[in-house]
Amino acid sequence: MDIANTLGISPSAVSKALSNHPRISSETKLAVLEAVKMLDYQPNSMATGLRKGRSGLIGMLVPGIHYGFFATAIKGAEEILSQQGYSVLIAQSKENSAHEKKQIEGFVKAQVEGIIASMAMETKDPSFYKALSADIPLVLFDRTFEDDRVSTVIIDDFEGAVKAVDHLLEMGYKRIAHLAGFDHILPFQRRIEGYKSALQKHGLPFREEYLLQSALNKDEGANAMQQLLRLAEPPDAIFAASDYLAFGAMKEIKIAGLRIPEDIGVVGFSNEELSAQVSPSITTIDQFSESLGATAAELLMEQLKSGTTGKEFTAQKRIVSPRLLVRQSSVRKGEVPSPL
Amino acid sequence: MDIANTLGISPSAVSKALSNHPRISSETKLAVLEAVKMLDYQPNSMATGLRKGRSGLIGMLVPGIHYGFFATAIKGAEEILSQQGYSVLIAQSKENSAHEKKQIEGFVKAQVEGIIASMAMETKDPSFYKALSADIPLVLFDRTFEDDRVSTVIIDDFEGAVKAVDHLLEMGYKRIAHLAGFDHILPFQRRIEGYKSALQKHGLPFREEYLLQSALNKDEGANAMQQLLRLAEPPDAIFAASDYLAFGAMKEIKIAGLRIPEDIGVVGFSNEELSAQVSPSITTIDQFSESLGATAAELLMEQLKSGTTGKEFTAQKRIVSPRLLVRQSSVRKGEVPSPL
DNA sequence: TTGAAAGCGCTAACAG
DNA sequence: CTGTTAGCGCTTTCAA
Repeated sequence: MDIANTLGISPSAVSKALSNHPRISSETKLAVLEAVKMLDYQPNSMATGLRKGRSGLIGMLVPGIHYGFFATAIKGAEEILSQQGYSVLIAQSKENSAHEKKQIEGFVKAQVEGIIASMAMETKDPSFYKALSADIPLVLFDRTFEDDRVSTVIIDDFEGAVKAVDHLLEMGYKRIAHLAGFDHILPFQRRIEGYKSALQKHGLPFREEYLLQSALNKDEGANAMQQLLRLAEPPDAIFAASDYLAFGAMKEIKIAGLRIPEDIGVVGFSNEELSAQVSPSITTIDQFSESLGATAAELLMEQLKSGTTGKEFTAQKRIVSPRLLVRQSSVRKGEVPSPL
Repeated sequence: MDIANTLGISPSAVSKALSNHPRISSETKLAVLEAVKMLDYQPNSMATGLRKGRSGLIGMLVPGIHYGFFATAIKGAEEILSQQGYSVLIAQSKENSAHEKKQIEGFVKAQVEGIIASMAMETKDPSFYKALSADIPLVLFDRTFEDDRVSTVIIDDFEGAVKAVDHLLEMGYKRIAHLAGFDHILPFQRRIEGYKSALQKHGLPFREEYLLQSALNKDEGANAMQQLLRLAEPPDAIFAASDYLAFGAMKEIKIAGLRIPEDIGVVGFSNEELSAQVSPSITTIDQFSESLGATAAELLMEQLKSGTTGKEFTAQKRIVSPRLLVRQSSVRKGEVPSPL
């Protein structure tokens, strides 16, 4: 230890001085602190880590960093984690199971103390994560699976769908169609359930022809909308499982010469940046992606502190309520949409 | 070492087996590899790192992960880095100099082998980075400063601006205004220079009243456009330093009852997701943010391999050419915009 | 070809 | 209150 040599004292004295150990004279402590400044000393975290059995690293795995949703979630998590003195390792699965596994192994090799992850779309078999969570504190967010041994943070997609449909009904729309995602992904399944449940609650029938599943992009939204407009009795409102679907549908509605929101109301999902910018702006469900990430980080911190990983561990489930953002695409007559 | 005990051989034998050392019998090697599988052994990277003086960690600092541009750059860098066997630490400066410094110190403490960074908007004094680059291989990207001791990766903003203006002139527009960013930020300064240079090249005068600096958002774009439309001789085309500015300007143009691209042509900058989606779609300059990140990572890898950090080191400068994406907002008459 | 020994920088236990 | 010692898990001489 450099400092020890410079001052002619023992390394352990230095160590104590730096860790504010009680058994040290304030004299030596001061001398050490000064030397630290002089030499611009940085403790070697690998040595400390090796000795203490702690790396100070948390791994965060997402399908892709460039997805707005995940980028924001990372932002939220990073803030909490770095605040708690952890460094954050980032990796992407690229929606690919094999790659996902490899990246997680990288985390393990780097000796991360905990992992926050969102599953790849491709990953149907979650047993890998189950096994992992027995070894390392793990929190899954957004893309999760059902298992009471794994901690998860998700938004309440059911509630989000209900809020969307309720809102459309309040605005006076009667025939609400749902442009859905594929129901083998849990969140989309829940949105479909919420949609049906809200209809039922209001005594409205569920019509098979008003539910269309597809990938979440603009073109699929346009296709689906075309189909709907061809129906004998087309819907007068659209609840889409994604803002991109909603946006594509809106294009098609305009092409058909119909007006939004006068003739057809539209509500999206996710609060993509896009939805506030286009005209008319799109009413949507905000998923609070940043606080979703932050919540996942907090949950992980709790698990780390309680030191429970193995057998005795009780998984935590956190469900964040989504929020309805009313914009122009769903408000007719003199109603005033809330700002932003 | 677990494996050594299990097999009743020495740790050094195991080490050699795992690192493919020549001085080892293939017999023992096989035995070791088998045991590795059996015990699901993971070498402790902190121990290895401590011994070898390498952490396998690269730090990447950006103003904010949620900015589309930086998220994509991270994606690009992460791919290269993880492919090379490095793990990537992420941190955000939040545009704040003090925070930026703290995060970098975190990297140093974590013993990163190299750093990729983009400066906080607030950071006017780059001496901190100069000092840092003497200690640790450093590559700055996008938000950089001029110094021949620091490696940088940027796009050629001047060229991007020239391409934009050239294109507008080719499309037959005559009076081109520039909605600029603030010129104390290098990229925006360069775009202004490129704008002026392109005008000059074509023998057109530079008009003071056609250059408006502002923050890069929709509202500022709208404001600026209002001002321009009030001129005795308003411009017939807009080159905006950001797609958001362009988008705001387009709103205002429509409000004024003018048509895009027939009456006024518009070109933006950055290829934000938005610009492909809105109607009319916005012609823009693509910054290749993903390959910008990847290039920064590659440059860093080169520096690490050449082992040059201290005195003898020659900084590298990489300049990526941007690309013009022609869309609807700038193409009148029968011209065909390229797809996407 | 293998093993013994030393040590990377740090901390925790114990002895002084 | 301070120093000595041992060892975290690994790699690298060097000697066997």
